[in-house]
Parts: sequence; structure tokens; C-alpha cells
Amino acid sequence: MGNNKEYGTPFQREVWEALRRIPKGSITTYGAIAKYLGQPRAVRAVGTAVGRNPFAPEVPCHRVVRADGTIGNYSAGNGVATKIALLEKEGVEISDGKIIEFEKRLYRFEDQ
DNA sequence: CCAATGACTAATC
DNA sequence: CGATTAGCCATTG
Repeated sequence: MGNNKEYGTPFQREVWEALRRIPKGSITTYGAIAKYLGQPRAVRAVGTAVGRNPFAPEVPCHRVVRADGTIGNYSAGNGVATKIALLEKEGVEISDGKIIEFEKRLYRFEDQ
């Protein structure tokens, strides 16, 4: 029977689609996603949408960190601890709650 | 429709 | 570095 449940609002789906583009071992920021979607000021809205990603960690919302290189939050699994564990598992080094070589790890969506 | 709510950010102290 | 403030925006009740 064809009642596929569709998740989220159109905006949320765009955000989750953006997440899927982030390669393993790379990270991005909430602001970068907002900019990629053409709404650079919708940073908070992006944060909320990412936080409601129902496909974690299949859809890598754990690869989104704060603009200053700190981890930020996470609601799936055991919270931030899980986020850190997933990132380290993908080769992203973290020290004192911050991404090591943050800018080098940053993924740029469309050569922004 | 209005008010409140965030996995944010930048500036200021 | 921590605390506070203000700005911003989609989403929710």
C-alpha cells in the first residue's frame, strides 16, 4: 500500500539532503549549510532542522559543528559523547572539545 | 496570527 | 575563557 511517510518540512529535507553530501572525515558548520541553501541568516533554523534529523547517524548530522570549531550539540545516542565518538571513528581528531585543524577538515559544498 | 523555542553566531564585557 | 546580549529564522502550539 502506498502510504509512504514523508518526514519533515521542505526546509528540513533540504537540510538533511545537504548533510548527505558531507564526506566521511570532513565536517561543516550550521552557517555553511544555511549559506548553501541560499539563506545565510537561517543559522538557527538550520540548527533546529539538523537536530530533528530522524535518520541519524545514517544521515551524518554528527559532521556539523559550530563556527568556532567546537563540537556543538547532539541529541541522538548518548548525546555529545556519541557525536565525538562518531567523528573520531571517521578520522576527525578532537581535543578539548574542539576539532583539530578545523579549517582543513571543513567541507565546502559548492566551492563557496 | 502571535509567542515561544532551539544541535547558532558574532559582538561585547 | 566564561557570561551576556542581540540578531535571525523555520517551526510549533
